Amino acid sequence: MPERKPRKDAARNRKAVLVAADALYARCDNPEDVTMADIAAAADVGKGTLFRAFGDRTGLLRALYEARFEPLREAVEAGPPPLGPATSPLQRVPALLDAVLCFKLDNRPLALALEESGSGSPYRTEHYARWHGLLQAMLSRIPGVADGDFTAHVLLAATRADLVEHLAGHEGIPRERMRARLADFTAGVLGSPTPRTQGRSGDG
Amino acid sequence: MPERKPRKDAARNRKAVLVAADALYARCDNPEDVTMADIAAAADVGKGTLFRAFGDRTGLLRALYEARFEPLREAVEAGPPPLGPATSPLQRVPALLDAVLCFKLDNRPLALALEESGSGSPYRTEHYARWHGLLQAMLSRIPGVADGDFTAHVLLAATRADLVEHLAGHEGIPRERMRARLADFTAGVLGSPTPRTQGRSGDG
DNA sequence: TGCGAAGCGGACCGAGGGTCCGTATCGTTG
DNA sequence: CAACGATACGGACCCTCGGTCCGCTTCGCA
Repeated sequence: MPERKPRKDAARNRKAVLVAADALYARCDNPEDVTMADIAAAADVGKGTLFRAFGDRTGLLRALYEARFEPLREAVEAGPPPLGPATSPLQRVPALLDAVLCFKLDNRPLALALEESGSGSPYRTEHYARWHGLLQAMLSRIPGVADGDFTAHVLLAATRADLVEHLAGHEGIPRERMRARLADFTAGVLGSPTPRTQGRSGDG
Repeated sequence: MPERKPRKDAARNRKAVLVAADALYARCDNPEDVTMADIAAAADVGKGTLFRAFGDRTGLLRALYEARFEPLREAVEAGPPPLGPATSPLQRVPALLDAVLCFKLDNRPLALALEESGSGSPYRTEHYARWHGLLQAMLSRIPGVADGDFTAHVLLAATRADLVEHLAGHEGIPRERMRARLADFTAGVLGSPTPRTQGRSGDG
């Protein structure tokens, strides 16, 4: 058992940092001007404590993200339809994408901060791998979808934090319209007949 | 006339910086460890000169990008089919996307550096606006494509530098296969029948 | 109550983008 | 060709920010 139970003050401080950071990211326009020092100050904690608890900036962002994501993760892993496992791919794929979109709409600065986080692309994340894998599995069970792997990447790209930020924040597109657009697009992708370029799908 | 002709040495230095930076970005793995000081040193120029000529890091990146992009831009604006204006949307959209993909494959570190450039999202760029506008115009002339605006965003998202980097670099997918995947996906999007969710496309 | 281990915190560090200003060069005018 | 303003050079300098270090404190077990 590599897990050693943390000391009480450590646990309290960790919590305080999460709460403070959450608040800071919730009420900020540009997530880049929330610095680690700001978070430490807001949590009434030294910078050392902050880095001890989360390793680095990305670690903290991830912890925040996971914490917020938890309910959705559970709903997907063991919840009722349309998100849960007992759903046909044709229903579940749009539901998953809609859920991701809503999540990013509800957590814009945080999602933005994490995806822009200099350290490493958002694609080399366990989090991304899980969602991509799930989507791909669903897509591969839908006849007419040519390449589940690539399609999953593109559908997820349609919900990237900075695109969402651009559409919702800069262009002012309302939430329900964005959801409808994504739903329409997804339906188009799922419902399309076999592409006309069948002949090249196996080359390389 | 706001344009004043630059002094000769200034023009020469500007060129030298572009050449040096181009070379540095061409042969690097992680574009983040090409620093402004590196570029200045490689161009045998002071940092001040570099910033005087390009304003800031993003300015330099943009200048580099535009320079490389120039041929493609011309081909699109006034070239022969399938990229040029005298092409039916159904042919031109896939051609445009393929061209963008190829460009990013051929200029991976540079594209990555520019799109990751902290200052501002890639969506608030004149460059992006132009491509999005063009794509949208084409898409709106294709019957069966529900929302040209959103579709254009998503199709462009499918060619984002970090996704391309992930697929080509990390997963090792060969160039021709990526092109085929994108072509298939695009064909699916363009050729799909009206989505089943017609009823909601106007709400919001 | 004593004592090691775990944690704390903020001074400190290095990197990197961007600025400043004394000096050098340009190119124009007489 | 000489002189002189305008323009540009360059690199020392500054600032911010992520991340580290280490002497001091607190925890919690016996």
